[in-house]
Amino acid sequence: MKKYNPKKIEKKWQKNWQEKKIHKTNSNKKGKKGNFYLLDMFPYPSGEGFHMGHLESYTISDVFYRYKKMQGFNVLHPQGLDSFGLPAENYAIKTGTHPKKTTQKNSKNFLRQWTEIGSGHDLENILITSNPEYYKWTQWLFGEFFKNNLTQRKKEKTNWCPSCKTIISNEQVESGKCERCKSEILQKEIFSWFFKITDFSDALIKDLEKVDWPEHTKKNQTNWIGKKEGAEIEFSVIEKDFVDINNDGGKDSYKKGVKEVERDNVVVIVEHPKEDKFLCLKWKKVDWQGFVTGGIEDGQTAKQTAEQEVIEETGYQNPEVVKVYNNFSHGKFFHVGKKVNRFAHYQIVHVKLKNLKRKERNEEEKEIADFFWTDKKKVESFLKREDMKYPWRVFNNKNFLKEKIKTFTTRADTLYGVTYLVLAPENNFIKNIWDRIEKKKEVEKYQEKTFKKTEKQRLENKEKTGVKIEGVFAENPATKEKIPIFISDYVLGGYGTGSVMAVPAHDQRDFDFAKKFNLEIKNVVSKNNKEKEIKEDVFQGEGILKNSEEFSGMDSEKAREKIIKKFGKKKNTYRLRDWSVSRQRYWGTPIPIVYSPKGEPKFVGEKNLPWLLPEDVDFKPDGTAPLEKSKELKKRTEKIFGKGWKPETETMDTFVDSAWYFLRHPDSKNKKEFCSEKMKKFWIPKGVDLYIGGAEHTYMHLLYARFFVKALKKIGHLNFSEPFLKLRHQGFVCDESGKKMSKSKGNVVNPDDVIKKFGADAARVYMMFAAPVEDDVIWKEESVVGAYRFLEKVWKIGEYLEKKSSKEVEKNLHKLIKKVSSQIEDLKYNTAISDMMKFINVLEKEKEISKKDFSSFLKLLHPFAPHVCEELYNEKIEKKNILLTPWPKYDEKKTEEENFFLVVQVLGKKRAGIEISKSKNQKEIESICLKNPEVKKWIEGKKIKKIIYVPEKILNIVV
RNA sequence: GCCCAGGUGGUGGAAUUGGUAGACACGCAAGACUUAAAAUCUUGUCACUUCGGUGGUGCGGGUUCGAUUCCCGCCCUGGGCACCA
Repeated sequence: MKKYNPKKIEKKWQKNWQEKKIHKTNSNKKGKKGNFYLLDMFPYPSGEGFHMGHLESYTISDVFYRYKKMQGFNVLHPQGLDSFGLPAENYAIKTGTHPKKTTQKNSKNFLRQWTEIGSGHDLENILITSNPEYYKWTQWLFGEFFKNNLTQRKKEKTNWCPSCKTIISNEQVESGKCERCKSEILQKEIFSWFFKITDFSDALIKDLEKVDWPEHTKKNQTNWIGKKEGAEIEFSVIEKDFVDINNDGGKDSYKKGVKEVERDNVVVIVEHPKEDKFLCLKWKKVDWQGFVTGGIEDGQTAKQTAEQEVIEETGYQNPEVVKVYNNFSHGKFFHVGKKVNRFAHYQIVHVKLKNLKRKERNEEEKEIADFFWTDKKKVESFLKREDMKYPWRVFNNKNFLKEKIKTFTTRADTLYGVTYLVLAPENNFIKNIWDRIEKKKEVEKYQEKTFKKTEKQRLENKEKTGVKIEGVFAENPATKEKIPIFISDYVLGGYGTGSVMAVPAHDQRDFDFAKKFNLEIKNVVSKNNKEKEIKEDVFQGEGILKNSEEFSGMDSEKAREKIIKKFGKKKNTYRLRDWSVSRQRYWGTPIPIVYSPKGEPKFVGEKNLPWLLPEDVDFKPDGTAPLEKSKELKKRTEKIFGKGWKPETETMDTFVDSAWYFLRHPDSKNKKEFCSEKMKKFWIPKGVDLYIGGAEHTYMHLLYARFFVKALKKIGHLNFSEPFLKLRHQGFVCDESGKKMSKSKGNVVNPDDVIKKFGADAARVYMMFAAPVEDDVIWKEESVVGAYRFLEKVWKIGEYLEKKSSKEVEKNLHKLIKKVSSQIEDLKYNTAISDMMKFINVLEKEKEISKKDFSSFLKLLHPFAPHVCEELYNEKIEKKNILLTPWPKYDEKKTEEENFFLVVQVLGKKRAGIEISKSKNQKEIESICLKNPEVKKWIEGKKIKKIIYVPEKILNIVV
């Protein structure tokens, strides 16, 4: 017999398969056992061609394909090229070669390599995402999303290079500078297109229950979406207090060492005689506003004082008391200019003017205060106030801002410990209250500094920085305390509400900030009741509440629930953001949108698809978006839509192309639909049956594909909600020291060289044997020979062919068929191969195998080593493609043994092994074991306490 | 810091409803064949050992007749996320 020569036979059969089109997809008739959709993650056709990872990944799926097909399934095992993307464009910028040409050239190479590794794809029918026939449907789907409100054009912060006048990606920013022109990068908000993936946040988590995916992949997806259950708590904002009791010596301040005087006062609400409005005073010297007030002299009633004060202070002559509110409220007032601290009690008196008869005030009186009328709302809000510190300033238009600050928290139980708020510098609240902010320059400066930073830089510096917003205070809704508001870059604009209720006693970041800015730290949770407080410690755990009024003494969980109920509302927040799909790049799917002269976006319409990527574009970067420079695109737009209409000049993120390709494969030639209902039903009734690809796509690609399916289901184009029913990852291929192969490390092995040296079959067998499918494979050339030797041994078996197999061989073969079948089904390829090697080892001793049994063995091995098995099958068995023959069956009876091997233990230690007939019962077995001389040695002179028998496995004697 | 995966001979790995640890393969060693080498074949290959055994699956405990497998507490490696409230 000739020597095993992989080079010769592999070429020969690859040609045969191609000519016979044995891998051609059959979309007409279901298989005996049904249909199966098996999919590989399709590659980007890079200039380097395959790397070892491709070889591994395609082999994994090919083994499954051949196995399923022989089992009687009609298998869809398609292939494609994810051919839009940056490398081709960058290559174009460098060399001037059009990306189209580069892509065509690389694609050819990929097709050659698929053939040479023996991968069974329908290669005459591959999808290429950069072909207009494909991207027509990417655009059509964009249109569907657009029509169904699943797209959004909105502003988002991006890296902006002021000299190139373009957005660049995070990867293109080198330590805050543009990699091309080295100018400082700014954070700038610009409009771009988004897909509303966040509409599906909950479904994207929940539906993971439905699919058979690796657990870690599911967890990663869940973490990426990052759902957090918590609460939203609103903080009212009030104007700044001018009086600072801690500040000794100021004009308005509390004076230490000066006596305090208590006094009763009135606050008079003066109502207009006809209209529903109220009088407000405006003191000129101190820039305060408020009601008429006055001290109650001894012997006077509040009513009398009120009437008197109105006449004196306002000049109106006919006040009539409507109501006197009974309760005196407390407040502190530190008298201006006098050497006394006045602690005042206020009583509110409602007065209505009979008419507007008024005594003209003299110049001196006019200098003191002005009047104006204000509406009822302000009076009402004043009456509701509990802390009437400064009643004359309630009317101040700086007070009680409409805007409230929303905060998100997972620890509502710490609300009583909130001693300040922090907003992200980009929080819109700041813009909304801009007029009221003092020291605007400082705020502006800080914002600018933050926006200059990229996200990365912002995270690098962990030292807390920030600026206090002077002019406003927030009110802690629980304690009613006035708390300061800061902006700081440790709070992120895009997460939660972009603002944080700071609890320095129970959050490390808040603690650090509080330390730096000397803010109050208020302990409200302790580990348990007994433990003494250590001031400097930040206790971030849950525990027992204290200093929290009625919630003190509750555990965190219970208190959280109650506090949310009283002061806020339950709310979830997600880490997931909407998917930004706009790219200012050339080599991608053009966004099929045009703008009316008014600037309104409009979908170009189905009849104008494919909305072709213009060719008259100089893609060398000069600052403007590449498509912006196409005259053809502008002309096209105006010709179809009219004068003044403008095309969108952005292209789509290439992840969009790959987010739906699996829906195109079943009907890739269809010119009317992205996939007909018939083909959906035929090939993809519930989703892709098995999807194989790298774990590096755990996040983006899988998430996007899942979003597409959910969105299309919502619109009504699909009736299933998860794209990939079963998913398996393959590991990486590493060099001998276990490092990932990469161009930059210079440790890559070229699959072409490997195939030249060992042949595709040996390479495939080694890859599948070296490690479990999901683990990394270490490429060790000296180990590949093991796989080669194995195939050589198989090759030689032709010499042993007899009429009948020996009993031993027959028994082993039937066991092998049973085992290998289930192992392939479970993708446990490494043990499947080792079992086949064991079988060959048995055969080498026996040298007696029938033609029929050898045929069965070849079928088992064929998925792993298709060429050599095809050759042997055709030489030794029959002239027929082995792939088209049925998978071997086994006889259950022939796999059964008469005897079993029993391990006998004494005290859990193996002492003997005995061959025992299956016909024996437990008692018989026990007596055999106890008589065994090896066992006797260990139990002699000892009392037998217990005998544990595990049927056909172990017998343990306890003494 | 958090999340995920993992840690078994010289190497890749096998074995888990708890039941012979190291299958299979690489490498290595010895032998056969050969003038010789390669290839091939045979035998051996966890460590220690007084050849009776003993220890051994990252470390330390625990449960059990019996633990690589289950529980508790650590250590290390790889990957991901991260000032995420």
